[in-house]
Amino acid sequence: MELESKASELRESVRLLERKLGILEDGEMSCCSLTLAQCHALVEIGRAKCISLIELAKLLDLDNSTLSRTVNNLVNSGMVERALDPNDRRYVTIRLSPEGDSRFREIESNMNEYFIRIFAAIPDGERTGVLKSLQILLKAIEDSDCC
Amino acid sequence: MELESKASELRESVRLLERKLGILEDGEMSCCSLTLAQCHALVEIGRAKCISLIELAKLLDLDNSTLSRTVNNLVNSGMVERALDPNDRRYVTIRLSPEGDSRFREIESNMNEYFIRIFAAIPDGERTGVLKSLQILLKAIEDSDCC
DNA sequence: AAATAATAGTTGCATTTTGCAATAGTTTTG
DNA sequence: CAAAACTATTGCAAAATGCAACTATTATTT
Repeated sequence: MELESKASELRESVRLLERKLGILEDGEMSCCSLTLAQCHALVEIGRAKCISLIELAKLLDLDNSTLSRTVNNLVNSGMVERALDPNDRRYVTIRLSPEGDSRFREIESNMNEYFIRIFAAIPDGERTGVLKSLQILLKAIEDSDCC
Repeated sequence: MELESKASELRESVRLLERKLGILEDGEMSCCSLTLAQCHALVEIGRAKCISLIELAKLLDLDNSTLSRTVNNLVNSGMVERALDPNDRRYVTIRLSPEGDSRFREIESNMNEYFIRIFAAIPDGERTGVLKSLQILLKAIEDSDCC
């Protein structure tokens, strides 16, 4: 069937994309003396500015306990500050320290640079189409989300 | 600059895609009583039919020792068979057992089904464009590969 | 041909990552 | 006010991982 073979093609492309991006991610990581998990957490904290542990765990799809420890490591290395939320003292508010923020900016800048290079390598006439296609694909994944 | 903001958009889409696919992968895993690493190995072995440890390690980007153990576990659970390569007895030829092969087919079938659903959720007129865009993006990543 | 180097794979550590379950502290609900 | 719900942390235990040391085999060098 036509549909099946095209779907296979999609799967294979996505698979390759995943692999290439994984390699890219590892490469970017190695420079900054943080583990991958720490880096992911750092970036999410930086983006959120201020976030609770449980929210962060949802974002990263990790167990609370795992994340509690990761955050702990980031606190110990001076990247992150923890404080009790005065409104609801069950919550801990997590935010970047000045040093963590500068590390965050560094990572963001590296990643952006990387994607500028990738984007620039897309032929001029195709760029809009590629961006649009990714949106369409994302929506399709969402729509097909059943289990 | 236009380029930068479009590149950011690309980065964000790719990021979302990665996350969604990761969740998908975990979901598919949970059913089959294999760890993620075992499943990845199983699929690569199934695709290759017959492969040496070192080649498999390269494919999966893992250390030989890590993979040796993973393969060992797969052998112990009856999924994989190990044999000495008669031509060069340094090599071990790794292949799926009948049971491993049926597990492999099951996983492949699940994944294919998943991607058929995704593909079907792409509007009819956009499908070809999405596939083409992924090819273009993959090529752009390859071309921009410097470090 | 013997000695040396190179290769494939395994195993012994040590470290890191991870999740589940139990716990402590806080707030909300009945 | 008591019970339930919620957030976060910590105690396990299991799994994943890499480096280095080691064995076994083949290729290369002299």
